[in-house]
Amino acid sequence: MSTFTAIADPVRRDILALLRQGEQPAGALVEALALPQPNVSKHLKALHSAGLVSIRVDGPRRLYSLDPAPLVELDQWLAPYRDFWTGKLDALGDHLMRTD
Amino acid sequence: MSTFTAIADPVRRDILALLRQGEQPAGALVEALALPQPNVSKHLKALHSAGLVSIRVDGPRRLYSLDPAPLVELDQWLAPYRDFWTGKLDALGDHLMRTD
DNA sequence: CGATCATATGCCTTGACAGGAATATGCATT
DNA sequence: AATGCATATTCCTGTCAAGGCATATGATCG
Repeated sequence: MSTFTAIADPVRRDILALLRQGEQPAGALVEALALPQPNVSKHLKALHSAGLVSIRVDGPRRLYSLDPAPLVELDQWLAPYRDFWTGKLDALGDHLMRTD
Repeated sequence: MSTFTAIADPVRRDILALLRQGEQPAGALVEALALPQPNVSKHLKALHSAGLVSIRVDGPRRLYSLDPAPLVELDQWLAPYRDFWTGKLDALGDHLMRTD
């Protein structure tokens, strides 16, 4: 699953936000989200297949933690658009205005 | 349609990239994408409903341009995750290591 | 080994969305 | 007014993903 598709789901965005607090077992996420356990488990699987979370096995528990690498790629995807709201575009616009 | 859902589609991401070059009529996008015209029109409608593009009517043409506001929100959504790859997390990690 | 806890997987139904093809709308030009 | 161009809308169909529910797996403890 692609990063874009993974973060398109609000439940998965909630999970990522919870994981900003650090590594957490699946059960803690189930409780925090107040959703059925299989539901959360499937979303965690999707996030893992997108590379957004990593799993550490600790006895019967699976400890999930945030893996930011795909978000770095998202950040890079966003980069060329930043010119459109950081003022650089205004300078380009002025230039085009002058040459018109 | 939400920003996250809008950019989850690769065709729509291609459209946004094309619009970085500036305002363009729908026909130019159809040609550049080499996709059926109704297909492109529907994606443009989706992008517009997400607030990602704005439309300027010029006679029979519809001129589409990039509206970065939702991307700013995406940028802000991403902000709290940046700490996970900019070194601030390392400092936090060190702190937690010490207090453990 | 049996029971129990934590988590994952399978099946089913439903709803959303993309693509294709045909057609409708709206503006312009003669 | 009629034609033609640019674009949008509708209908249909297939696909994919999410939720609910039941059940399976795997580890631990007595």
